[in-house]
Amino acid sequence: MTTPAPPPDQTLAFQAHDHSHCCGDLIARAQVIAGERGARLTPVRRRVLEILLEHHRALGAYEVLERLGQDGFGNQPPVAYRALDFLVEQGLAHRVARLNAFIACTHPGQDHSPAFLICRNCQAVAEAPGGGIHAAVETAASLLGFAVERTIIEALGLCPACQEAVE
Amino acid sequence: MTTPAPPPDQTLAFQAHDHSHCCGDLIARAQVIAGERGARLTPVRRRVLEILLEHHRALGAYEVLERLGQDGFGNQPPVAYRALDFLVEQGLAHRVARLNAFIACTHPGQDHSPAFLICRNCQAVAEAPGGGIHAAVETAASLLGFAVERTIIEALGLCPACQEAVE
DNA sequence: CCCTTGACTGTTACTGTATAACATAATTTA
DNA sequence: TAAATTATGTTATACAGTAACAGTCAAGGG
Ligand SMILES: [Zn+2]
Ligand SMILES: [Zn+2]
Ligand SMILES: [Zn+2]
Ligand SMILES: [Zn+2]
Repeated sequence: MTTPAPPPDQTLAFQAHDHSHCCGDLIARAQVIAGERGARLTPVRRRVLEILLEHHRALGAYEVLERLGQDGFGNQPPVAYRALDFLVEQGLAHRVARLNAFIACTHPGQDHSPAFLICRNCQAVAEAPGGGIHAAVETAASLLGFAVERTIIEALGLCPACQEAVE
Repeated sequence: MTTPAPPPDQTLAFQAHDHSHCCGDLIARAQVIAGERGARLTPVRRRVLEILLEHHRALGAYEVLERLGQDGFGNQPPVAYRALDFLVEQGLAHRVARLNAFIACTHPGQDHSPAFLICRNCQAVAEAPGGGIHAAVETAASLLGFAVERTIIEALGLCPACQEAVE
């Protein structure tokens, strides 16, 4: 039997897909991206990325930390925060401000500032392209004379699957 | 280059203005709005709103709490959080996710979900109308089949005054 | 090959943010 | 006034994030 055609990568978090393939692929790409940037994807860092990749949802630093401890890594907060900070700096993960939590990036290597779509029912988080939104923020800000350097865009609501499940 | 001057109330946080008048006005309107909604603006709640109104910047719950204690109110976290939650529910204050902090609303009573413009130099926070931005978020989300219920838009950068002060 | 250097990991200890749970007091409603 | 509701005060604890320092590991130069 053949696996279904891979969905457009933008709907990844909201669709059934071959997730082990999706993870494996992203880990491999992370390895390459880190190499290109002269950064080292060490065992802890790699494991943290794997943990984040297990679900398409955001995990708190302490959730990650607990898993690390179980795997024999250090189990004190700085261990998790340092690895998470590294992944965010390298563009391999994102921080979701609303949740005080972290999520693996699904489009690494494409320097971007996405909009996060957070499902309030199943907690899945997807990245939507932020281009048009940034332009709108620019417009609104320039009317007040404000110079935007970075924007945070997070939408709460229901993902496609949960719109049917919840009414 | 200069942008045309926007209506005064939108630049409130970023311009010199008669702030005691601005506070007094907002407190009075809060009283009315709460009344209309059948909510009680009790002494603690009112005091918290006054504290938030003192500056056009976001305050952490514990900053608010310290002030409350000095004024003879309870000085344990739930006292502050409950009052802050009330103000947010009633649309009299907003939570700024990026800062884990709260700010008095400058346009209460006009059910809205603004974009926050956060100055990284002077910490002032202004509310910009979110209309066009929400439309852009809607568009991006609907492409993924996501139903948006609420959006968080926060821009970091420099306010007009600080653009001159900082280079 | 050994030594120096810098980067990474581990640990302690601490600050800051937020909530659960329960007791008490005030207000509304019956 | 009594009961129900809403609000406040307090204790205790969970969750989020950082500073500082000690040990470890992986180059790179002699
Ligand atoms: Zn997947
Ligand atoms: Zn991404
Ligand atoms: Zn003012
Ligand atoms: Zn507002």
